[in-house]
Amino acid sequence: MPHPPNALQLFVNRLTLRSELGGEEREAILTLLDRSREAEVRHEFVSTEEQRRHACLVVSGLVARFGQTRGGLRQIVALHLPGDVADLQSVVAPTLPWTLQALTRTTILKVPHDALFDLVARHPAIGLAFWRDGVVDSNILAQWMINYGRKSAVANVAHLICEMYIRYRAIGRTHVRQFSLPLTQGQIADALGLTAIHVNRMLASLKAEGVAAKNGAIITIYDWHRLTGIAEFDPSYLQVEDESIEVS
Amino acid sequence: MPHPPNALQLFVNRLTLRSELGGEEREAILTLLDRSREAEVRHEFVSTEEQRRHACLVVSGLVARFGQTRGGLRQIVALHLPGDVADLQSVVAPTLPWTLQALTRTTILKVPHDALFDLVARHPAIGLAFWRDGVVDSNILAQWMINYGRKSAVANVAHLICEMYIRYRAIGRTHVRQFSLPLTQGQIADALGLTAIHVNRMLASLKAEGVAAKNGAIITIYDWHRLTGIAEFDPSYLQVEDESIEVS
DNA sequence: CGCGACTTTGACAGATGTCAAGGCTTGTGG
DNA sequence: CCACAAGCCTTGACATCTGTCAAAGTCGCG
Repeated sequence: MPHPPNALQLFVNRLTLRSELGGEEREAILTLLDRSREAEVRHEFVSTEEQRRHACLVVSGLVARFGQTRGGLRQIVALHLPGDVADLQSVVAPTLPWTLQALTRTTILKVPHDALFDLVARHPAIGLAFWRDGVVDSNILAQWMINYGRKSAVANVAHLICEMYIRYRAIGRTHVRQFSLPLTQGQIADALGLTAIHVNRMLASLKAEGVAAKNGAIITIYDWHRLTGIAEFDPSYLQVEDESIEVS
Repeated sequence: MPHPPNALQLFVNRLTLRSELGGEEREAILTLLDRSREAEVRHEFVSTEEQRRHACLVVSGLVARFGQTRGGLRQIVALHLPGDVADLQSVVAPTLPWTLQALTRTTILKVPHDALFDLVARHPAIGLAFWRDGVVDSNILAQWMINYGRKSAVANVAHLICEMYIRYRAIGRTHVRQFSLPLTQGQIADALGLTAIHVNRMLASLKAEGVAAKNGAIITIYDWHRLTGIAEFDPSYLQVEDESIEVS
């Protein structure tokens, strides 16, 4: 799938979902391309505690931010779609205890911190947009915590499907009642703090109920209303305009 | 307890834990006082979806950020100590689906968004410091998620004690092996996604093991080493210099 | 002194994890 | 085009952690 001539357009799109940027500012972001380098990545491509010099813009594919316990148990703390900068925080906090891992064939654009610093210094509105962007990620995290702490496993699986559907829709990557979510059941388990086996059981139950199903990477939503009901899903935390979220 | 003449000094202290600020910038933050108003708050003092015009700096006491499910189950997604601005994000995202609640007698300073905007526009370094501050909060959230998803209930209780000990120590509010944590067992449960009853059992077991105990608001740590072991606690995510974290 | 909120304890239930085994898909190389 | 291997999915039996319900004890504030 050919991506747009300037991968940074994806990033501009994400920012302008929530922030107003003038034409001059958008241009400035696009010129980052000259100082960036595209790369195809597999598996873990940024490891713990490593001092960062670039931020990683996801161009295509899917990236997960992992934390882990001493025992080596892994937990996904964020999922990043095309257009997200998976470690924008690294600009202000260059050592972070998380790793970044590609979950499918993934292309990223490495944008040097220097360049981002210059940009923010010259355009304060961009600095605010970056900050706001981080707040959205932080909201997602908080919402996940509520789910973990206070909802059942089915609700969590359903909620992840809802969230991902809305996020993919915001970047125009959904079909009528379908979208592609290239996560294995094991990876879903790592995101939800469950076991792969239990995720399997919950997916099976959603399918048996005729609510939604996952076939390979393809998620099909049969009944959005019941799905959001099970998930207790309220999209406001994503801060995306929800013009007619109804699926069909 | 009389607090310092200028409550904003607490905020400057928090920021300078992680960001370098020049004297001029520190001064500028302190002058926010002229445009702010102090208030004593009880219970829920900022509610969901309410459009914010000020940010709330905690001067004394303890503030929790709550999320809730449709069913009304509550979940604490952040705890804010004196010196924290409990909703600094509201500056860039004025409607958020969380509420703020005072957990003890608490004094806050209401700082108008306008004033903060002016400040950031005039001092880009302060904007970066705010952003960085948000990243730390977000790290705490991510760490909590790892705990929820992948650790046992005892580990979670122990981890909360460790984290709060370090955070209180960073603002100089700890004694040798003791500090004050004015949370009820029910509130701890809301923070950890457990039940009050189970929190009680876990605290009892930590006490029986001679690791740590909670008596009223006072937490006493008998064995920091074993406590961090149980919690699998690694303070790096808090981004506080850990000069000799050993307790005694 | 007395009430209300918080803590403590016990018995029991249910959700989720663990272990084990077998089937399916997909990609690779002959 | 086929066969194989590796990873992924599916299923079942069982264990365990945490939640639920109920009741009594304790603490602190008015």
